[in-house]
Amino acid sequence: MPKRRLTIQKIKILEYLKSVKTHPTAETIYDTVKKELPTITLATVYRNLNLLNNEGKIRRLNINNNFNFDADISTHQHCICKKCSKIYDIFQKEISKYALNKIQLDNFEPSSVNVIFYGICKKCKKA
Amino acid sequence: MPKRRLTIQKIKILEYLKSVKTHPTAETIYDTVKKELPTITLATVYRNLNLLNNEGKIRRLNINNNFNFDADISTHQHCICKKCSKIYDIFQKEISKYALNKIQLDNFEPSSVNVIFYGICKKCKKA
DNA sequence: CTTGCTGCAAAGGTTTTGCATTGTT
DNA sequence: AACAATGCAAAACCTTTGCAGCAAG
Repeated sequence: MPKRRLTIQKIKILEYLKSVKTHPTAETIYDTVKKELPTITLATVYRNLNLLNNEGKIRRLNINNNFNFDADISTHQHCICKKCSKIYDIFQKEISKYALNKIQLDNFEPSSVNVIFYGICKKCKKA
Repeated sequence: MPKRRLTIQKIKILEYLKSVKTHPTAETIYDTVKKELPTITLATVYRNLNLLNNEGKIRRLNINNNFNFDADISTHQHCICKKCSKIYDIFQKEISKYALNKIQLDNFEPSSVNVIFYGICKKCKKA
């Protein structure tokens, strides 16, 4: 593993990701960071997101057959609205904890768990 | 919603999917069904899988940034090996049940939950 | 000064779509 | 007969990669 360098591109990407509670795609991150760094490319955004993910500094979610990125790496769960596809965070450690404690298999050794709720959000329910 | 027709392609796809415990991709399903229906195309496979998924007859999983299909729509959870990427089923209703009971939000109404464990399988641990 | 990172362009892989034809109902 | 589904080809998408030049350490 080579020694990683800290570039302005990586800094701005992580800075943006930490500033939002949404779970933006690479494209959205690119569009935003581009305002400050007009020469940045989508490829660079992807490369940095993958590096950060491998280093465990961010999470790469796989929800709608494309990646969504999340700078919050604390234990939490996600809710996805079936109508608007928005992703909401919830913070109920017990749920993940329970799942990891309960599971008991001798052919698989779990290290983490992803819990994703599907349903309908308040906004869409009204409409 | 138009009235769906039962074609030999749809029948064979579902038949195959019900016969396996793996979670094949569209490509794998295509390769297999093609042996019985040599003229079938990947596009037809995708169209039928999406129809079946929308009708709730199969589940479309989103795991490695491509779709994996599962004809078992009963409540169960998945384990994914970080090394070999294989998907294993586990059947522990309590885990999903607990999660759905525990979650309490007024801005989101959950209807189902996906629980995915990441870890390492026995085979890969040995190696 | 070393070598990891960038921008650019091109490739790769998966899924969807338009259209004429076929086949279910 | 009506029209949903098929096969084919092309498009649409998303993500990765090769390479020469740039820049962080």
